This record gives sequence, structure tokens and C-alpha cells, in this order.
Amino acid sequence: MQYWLVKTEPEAFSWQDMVAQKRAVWDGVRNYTARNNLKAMALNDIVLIYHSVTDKCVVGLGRVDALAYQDPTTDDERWVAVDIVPVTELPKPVTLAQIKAEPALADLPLIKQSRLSVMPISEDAFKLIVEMGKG
DNA sequence: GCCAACGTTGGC
DNA sequence: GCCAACGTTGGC
Repeated sequence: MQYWLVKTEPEAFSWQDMVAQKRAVWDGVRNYTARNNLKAMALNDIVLIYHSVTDKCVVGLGRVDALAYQDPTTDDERWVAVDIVPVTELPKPVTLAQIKAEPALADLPLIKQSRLSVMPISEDAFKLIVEMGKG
């Protein structure tokens, strides 16, 4: 069991869209590091969903529902997609500012490598973010 | 295989 | 809307 954090621009595809569709096809990743992380996902791994740009907060929690497969948005065999289903919404979104202010989260790739869109996170970091998101 | 140019992401 | 960071592309 592994924990992940994925980013999405809410203008393009939001947590709310994902809930409405009851599923998200996580495609369009065009970065090797992020792609490798997608490939490393296992069924039922837990994924934190982060809204970048306008929101800048972790909004919900999903679950990997399909292992990496050919990205349907391209014929290029280098790129893959996974399916993620929504599990729970955080009662209180955890903002980037909160994450930055938390010393235990200081070395999250989210902060250190701000352009990476799919990243692994430790169980401790995961639990802490969920705790911070409780109502 | 190196490196400069370019494009994109994402925070501010 | 700007700009810094950084990944990717393409010329050599």
C-alpha cells in the first residue's frame, strides 16, 4: 500500500468533476517522472487530490481503480493513464500555505519540486494531511 | 552526448 | 499577468 498526491487544475478537471463522474481517467501526463509514478501505482493505493493554481489546496482522497494503461489521449506508447475513484472529501481543504508551514511536510515534492504532478508521499505525511483536513 | 533555446507549469 | 524553475527538444 502506497500513498500518492496528484495535482489537477480545477479549471480543467476538479474534484467536483471527479465526484460527479464517480471516476477520473488520470490522463494527459507528459512528464517522465510523473509517468513513472503512475506506472508504480497499485490497485487501491490512496491518492490525495490537490487543486493547483486557483485553489492551491488538497481537497479530497481517491483510490486507484485501474493500473496504468495506454493514455487514451495519445497514440504515443510512452504515456499512460490510471483510473482514480473518489473516496472522501476533506472536511477542510488543506492549503499549500498550511503545508508549507508544517515542518514535517517541508520536504514534500509538492513544495520542493513544484512542477511535478504525480508524486509519492510517505504514510506519515499522508496521515498528517488527513488530520489537518479534519473538520 | 552536450547544451542552448524554448515551452509549460504553477506560485505569487 | 509576471516570472522563476525546470523539463523537453533539437542543433551541433
